[in-house]
Amino acid sequence: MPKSVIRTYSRYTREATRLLGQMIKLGRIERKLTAQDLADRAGVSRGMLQRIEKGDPKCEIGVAFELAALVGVKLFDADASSLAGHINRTEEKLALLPKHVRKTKAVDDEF
Amino acid sequence: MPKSVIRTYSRYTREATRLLGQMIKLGRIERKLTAQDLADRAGVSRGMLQRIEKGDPKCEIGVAFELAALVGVKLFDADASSLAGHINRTEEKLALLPKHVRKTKAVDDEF
DNA sequence: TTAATATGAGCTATATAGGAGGCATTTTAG
DNA sequence: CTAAAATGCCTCCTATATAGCTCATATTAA
Repeated sequence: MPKSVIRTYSRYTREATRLLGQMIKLGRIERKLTAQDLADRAGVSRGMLQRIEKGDPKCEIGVAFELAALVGVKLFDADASSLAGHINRTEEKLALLPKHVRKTKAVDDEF
Repeated sequence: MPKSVIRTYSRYTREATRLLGQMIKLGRIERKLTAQDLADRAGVSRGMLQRIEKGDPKCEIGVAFELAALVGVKLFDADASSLAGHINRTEEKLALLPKHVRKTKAVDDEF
């Protein structure tokens, strides 16, 4: 039971979602797509597209990414074909690290 | 009324959320943070962190970005200080474009 | 100008995402 | 090896995000 979730977002997060939304809107307009058109193509409501373009952090990341892809906004400075490669390389890095992290007792690296 | 939303995600979206999740996990382990620790810092449940690290597209984008920020994952190849600049430049670009998009009748640019 | 339409913003009902907690397994430190 | 702890993966319950309207306003093409 989500007990009254009052979430706060850091400036970085707010700016990031804002920027993503703007880039989606920019891409949409450049491609001469109506809000309704783009929403339809992504299978979401127009209201949802509006919220994402406005930078609302409370949206499915999947929908936001889908919209970004539809209007050609690059995530991670990588294009579609290279994503798999990135995944594999990250996977390899992860394999070299410990599977569990042991909480450092006291004397911790607080800085 | 959300009429039974069965959403599908493109390969690109699935790979993008997957990659983001992996990078968060990588950053977390490199910084020797327990899943519970990171979740606490972000103000979310451990289950939520797990889903995001796994690449579940059905998560708040705000939470995913917050986690990314906490472990130093760069969004948009940009660091915190430059996000505002990006926003401004995108804003300027948008100002130069038409505010509304007019649906192209027939003979449309289907390709 | 005017007509057509895109956009913004709000509402409500409902599907669903998220928190809490539990359990089994895996991994690590000692 | 053993104990402690982190992780993975459930299920349940409800706060909440979303679809689907509506309306007002802004913008565009003519």
